[in-house]
Parts: sequence; C-alpha cells; structure tokens
Amino acid sequence: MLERCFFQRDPVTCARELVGCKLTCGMLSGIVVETEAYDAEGDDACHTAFRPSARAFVGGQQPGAAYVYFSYGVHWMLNVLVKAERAGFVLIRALEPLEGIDEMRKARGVHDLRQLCSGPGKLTKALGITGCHHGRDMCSDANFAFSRGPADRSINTSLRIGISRAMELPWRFYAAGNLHVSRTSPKEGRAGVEPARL
DNA sequence: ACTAAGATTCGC
DNA sequence: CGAATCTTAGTA
Repeated sequence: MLERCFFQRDPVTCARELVGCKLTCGMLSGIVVETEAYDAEGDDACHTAFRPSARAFVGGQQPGAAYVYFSYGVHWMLNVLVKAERAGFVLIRALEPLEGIDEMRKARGVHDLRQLCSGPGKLTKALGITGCHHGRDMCSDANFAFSRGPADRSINTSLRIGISRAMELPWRFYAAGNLHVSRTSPKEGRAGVEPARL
C-alpha cells in the first residue's frame, strides 16, 4: 500500500504519479489510468474555493484521506487528500479493470470492459465506492488503498474535464493510448511536457 | 425556507 | 441535447 509520504507532496505531482498505481476496494481493483489535480489554494475549480466543508476537510484530515462526494444527485466522486506545503486533491477519473471484473459488470450493468470504469462516476459504481468511504484513511485501510502498479508507461497531460473555472490549467494526467481513459482530451497535451505550476 | 449550481452519465 | 436527483451553501 502507498505510504503516507506518497501523499505528502503537491497535488500535481501526486496526480501524475498516481497514474499507473493500483486502486483496491475490497475484492475489486483496477489500474489508475486517469487523474486530475486540484490545488487547495489559488485554484478556483477546487472545492476549497467555494465549499467551507472542503476547507475543513483539508485542515482536519491527514494526507491519504479519501474525499468522496455526491455529484449531480447521481454519482459519487473519489478524491484523495494530499498535503505538503501545498494541499489539494487528486480526482480519480478512470481505471483499467483488474480484479473482480464480473462483479464490476454486475454493479455497472454493462459487459464491455471499456465501459466499466472509464469515468469518475463509473468507477465508483463499479467498485461500490460511496459516501461511507468519505474520510477513510487510504494509508492504513487494508480494504481501501492504493499500491504500486506494474510498470510506468508514458503519461500525457491535458486540460481538466467538465469544469467551468480555472479551465486553463493543464492538470489532467492519463496513460497514453490506454483504452480505459474517460475520453479524448479537450485539447491534447503534448507528451513529456511539464505541466504549468502555480 | 427557497434557490442555484455542480470535478457526470445515459438515453432519446 | 436534456433529464435525473441530491447535497452544499448563500440569501431572505
């Protein structure tokens, strides 16, 4: 399982390095193939910019804590709190299904592997992640944690998806060429280029 | 109390 | 392209 110090770095670094790691939830798991970084300061798209409860979460929880919220009255979104000199969240946007694929198919009601976890709302449904996971410490929970992935492949960068503020920040990271990414980039980032920092 | 907006997904 | 459906937060 990834130790606490993994999450004691800035959100952009954590988001990029979580791509390729494995997410395990009970008997189910998948490889993280897409993430986004949200910075608790100076990022108008981060929940901390307009939600006092998010600021309280950042202040009161340890790095590695799961930040799970309900979106559009329909879908759960999984984030991980990261904290160093800068704090923020990493949104988990897509997985490549690994273990428990039949369970995921049952939970999602679709058979196609590419449809199981190719979106932030899809993967929580597939793995059974809900509000009861909110606040759980992913550095000490044997049933809900990240671990090192197989090998690192090349990672691409793009603008974040589905937000209406701070749209210029290239803080989305995804495994190049992976079939389980949520969708093609709004504006394709160049592989190997360092993303902008604050 | 009432209203608005939202890091999405699916179906028409 | 629009509905689904609910939580948080701002305003009265």
